[in-house]
Amino acid sequence: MTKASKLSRRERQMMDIIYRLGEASAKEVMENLEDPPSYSSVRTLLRKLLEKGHVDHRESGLKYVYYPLVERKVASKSALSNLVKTFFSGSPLQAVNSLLDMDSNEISDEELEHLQALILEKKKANKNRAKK
Amino acid sequence: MTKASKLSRRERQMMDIIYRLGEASAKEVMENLEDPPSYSSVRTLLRKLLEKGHVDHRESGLKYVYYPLVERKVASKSALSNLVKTFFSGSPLQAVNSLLDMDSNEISDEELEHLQALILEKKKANKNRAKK
DNA sequence: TAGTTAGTGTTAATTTATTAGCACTGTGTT
DNA sequence: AACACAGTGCTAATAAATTAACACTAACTA
Repeated sequence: MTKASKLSRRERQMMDIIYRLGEASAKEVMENLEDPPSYSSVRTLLRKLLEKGHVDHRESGLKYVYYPLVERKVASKSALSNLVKTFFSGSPLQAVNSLLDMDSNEISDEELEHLQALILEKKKANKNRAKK
Repeated sequence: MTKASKLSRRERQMMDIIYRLGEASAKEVMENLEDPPSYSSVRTLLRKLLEKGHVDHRESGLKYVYYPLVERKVASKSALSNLVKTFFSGSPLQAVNSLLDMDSNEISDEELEHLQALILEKKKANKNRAKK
């Protein structure tokens, strides 16, 4: 069971915001929440996330700034892996297909070439595996 | 605000299972839950998902089988889009990079070639956009 | 036919999540 | 110094989620 899967609805929303921003103060979290509750409530939940070990905080001037304890890269892999299992029968490639198809997705030539390079690497890796 | 984002923890877990399996009976949902509660509890939650309009059910012999009302394809796009926003600064390409890097990811040559074709299409689309 | 199995509907208790109130502290400003 | 401002800690009330109990039904089986 992944750490993220234990989060409640609000906690999840708040963690998403913190991941999106990298780090965030109570105020920033509140401003980014949909149907935000009171400032006081936001702080209470942040404290809970702190206690549960999902975030840590540091002082920044007079206020606290919260940041995730599981780094973005690790959390994103875990989230992706879960999504692939749930919606793409465990096939990352199907997920890639879907991503490339996304509406908002105007990928530049440069990016596409970078992607092609990546695929060539993968192919090379496959050949090496075949040899041994 | 997306429909999925309103789900509680258990509801989310159960929806994930139903999406993964395509459709599922109360028993199947229960068997796939981590730390499953009683059968009775699972049924109560399924009824709630029904009332909220997340799933519908049909009779299959003597029992009910539940299936999602938002189809997998649509739900997956929405989940992907959200994940891209949260963890990849809104760049689907970064997400693709991460997917191709996934450990468990032994993509066959065939699949890689399919992907290359897809990229060529995208490039062509870019050229057309440049022309006009 | 009587008992067992595998479902169902409804309802209620308990636990957890969510919200917010209140009193306090340090800083800057007039 | 007196005030406002922006934050804090702690605590309590409320709402929602989670769990499970109980009584019932249809089908199968000994």
